Amino acid sequence: MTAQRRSANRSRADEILRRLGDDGLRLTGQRETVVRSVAAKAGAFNPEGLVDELRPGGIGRATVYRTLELLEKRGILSRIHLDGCHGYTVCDEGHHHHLICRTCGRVLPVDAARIEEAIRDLADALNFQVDTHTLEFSGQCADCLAKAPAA
Amino acid sequence: MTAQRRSANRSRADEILRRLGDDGLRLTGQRETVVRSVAAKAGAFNPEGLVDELRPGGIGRATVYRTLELLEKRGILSRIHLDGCHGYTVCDEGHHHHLICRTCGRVLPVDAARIEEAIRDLADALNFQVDTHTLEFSGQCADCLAKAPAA
DNA sequence: ATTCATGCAAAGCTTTTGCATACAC
DNA sequence: GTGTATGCAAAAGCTTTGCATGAAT
Repeated sequence: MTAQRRSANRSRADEILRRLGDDGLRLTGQRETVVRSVAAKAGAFNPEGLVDELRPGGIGRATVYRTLELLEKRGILSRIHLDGCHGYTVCDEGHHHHLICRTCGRVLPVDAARIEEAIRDLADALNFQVDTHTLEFSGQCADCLAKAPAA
Repeated sequence: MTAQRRSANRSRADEILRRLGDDGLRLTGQRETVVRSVAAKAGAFNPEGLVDELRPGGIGRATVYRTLELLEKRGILSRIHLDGCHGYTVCDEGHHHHLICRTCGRVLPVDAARIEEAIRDLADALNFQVDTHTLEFSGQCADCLAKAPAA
């Protein structure tokens, strides 16, 4: 990870923490640890993996799950379908969609303005009030394709 | 459901069953029931719901799960992320997406040719090989909007 | 007759919940 | 000091598995 990237994660974590504080939540050490760990993740992760990662730090399973739930409710995390089990991914700087690589697990954010537009038109035509939508792609990223072209 | 649609489901089920037979699997009554039920589904469904649906018919939980697994391995079903829990959806030529009404639960299929096209272009531009994608909408259908405009 | 498929029940996982304790405010 | 957050452990869901029985070939 580059220094630039690391500092972006730090400020992202800080902003999330600030937002939780604004909502009247207590800024505990555990919450800060969970938020920093999540903010540093490049791609998708699953809750149980995070539990394992944070258990040595003395953070309990319930706290991890409860914090993830808090973050999801605020739109900071989004719950995704991940190779047979649930996962989360960070959802920042605006709405976007995810390309999930089934080989390396990397999640690439996609700005799909054209798709959004098509979705709006479609909903208008059908007289359906769309509150939320999810769009996920699963496949292989360029790196994994290069490494295992036969797969 | 229209007569045309119903017959399309029947032939889809028949084709799936034929394919299972070709693979040397036994065509049991239970498998046929599961396949017909799945083929008739307009949208996504979760395994436990299917278990409930088929339990009165005397089909056990394990059989339902095992059959879904068989179908997924053959690419007939795809496992998706569904509102906090896992689900399946039929993956056939007539690929489409779903508008899910949060009030009445109705699932409207959507032919999203324009969206598909945008997705292909996007994946090409990113050099990402998209194997599958899911697109789901949640909101309210015209009927429910009319009934409860305040909601 | 053989072999595969089924149902039941138990086991394995993941996720949520209840409750006493500890900490942020 | 008050009330929220935590950790533990138990409970609740969902999914898979082992095994004896039953059915398809």
